[in-house]
Amino acid sequence: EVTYSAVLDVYAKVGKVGEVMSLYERGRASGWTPDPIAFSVLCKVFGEAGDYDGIRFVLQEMRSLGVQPNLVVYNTLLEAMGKAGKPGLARSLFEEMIEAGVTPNEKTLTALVKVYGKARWSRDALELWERMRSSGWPMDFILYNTLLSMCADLGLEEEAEMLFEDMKQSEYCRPDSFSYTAMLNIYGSGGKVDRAMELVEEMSEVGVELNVMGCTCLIQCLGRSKRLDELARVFEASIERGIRPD
RNA sequence: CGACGUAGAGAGAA
Repeated sequence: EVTYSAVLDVYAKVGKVGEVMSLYERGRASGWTPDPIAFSVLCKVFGEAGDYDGIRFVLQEMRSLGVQPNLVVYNTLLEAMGKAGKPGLARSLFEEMIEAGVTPNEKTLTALVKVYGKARWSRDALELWERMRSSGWPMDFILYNTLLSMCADLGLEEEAEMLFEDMKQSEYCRPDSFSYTAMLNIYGSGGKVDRAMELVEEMSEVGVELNVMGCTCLIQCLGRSKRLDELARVFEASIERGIRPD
């Protein structure tokens, strides 16, 4: 029982989708009842392959075997829905999870935000953010960064600023280079050069390193505004600091 | 004894 799930995971890590399925079928045929770990592994494999039919198979199997998904199974299911681009199904699965009395963790919420972001469902993502706060669900820097990055993709500047401020005030996390890159991206595509430059200043004050990605956003922002002199200075300074252009 | 989460830019082609 333990061994089946463990071996399934080994196949999964090597990316052998066919092997995973045939081992699963063989186990089933010999009377093995899969545990939640086995299902989470199946979800991971189908999710990575973007195989939506596979996901439906997993849901079907769990239902017919009467296996209740646990937190990790829900997390892997939600991630798989993201890769398959099924935000509506992800949303109803999430509601089902809450009804079942399973409390989401940071990974659950990150997965769901990512699904919404990919589908450009920013309204759902931001409502979820409100709900996390009022329900006292756990939030960490990765979750905030995922929200920020969605705002950057969709050009939601005001929302991003609220999230960013909230993140600074949180006792559980502080903005890191991912967070600043998302903000630089937002100001970059919105042409807010001065806000972007202020952020760079702030980064050195709080000791967050500007990396290649943040630097790229900044350079693009300066280029867009035709501030080529500053652009050149930023570029030179970045090289000095050890950033390798890619 | 085994399972899960975050970022930039990108010629040509579509």
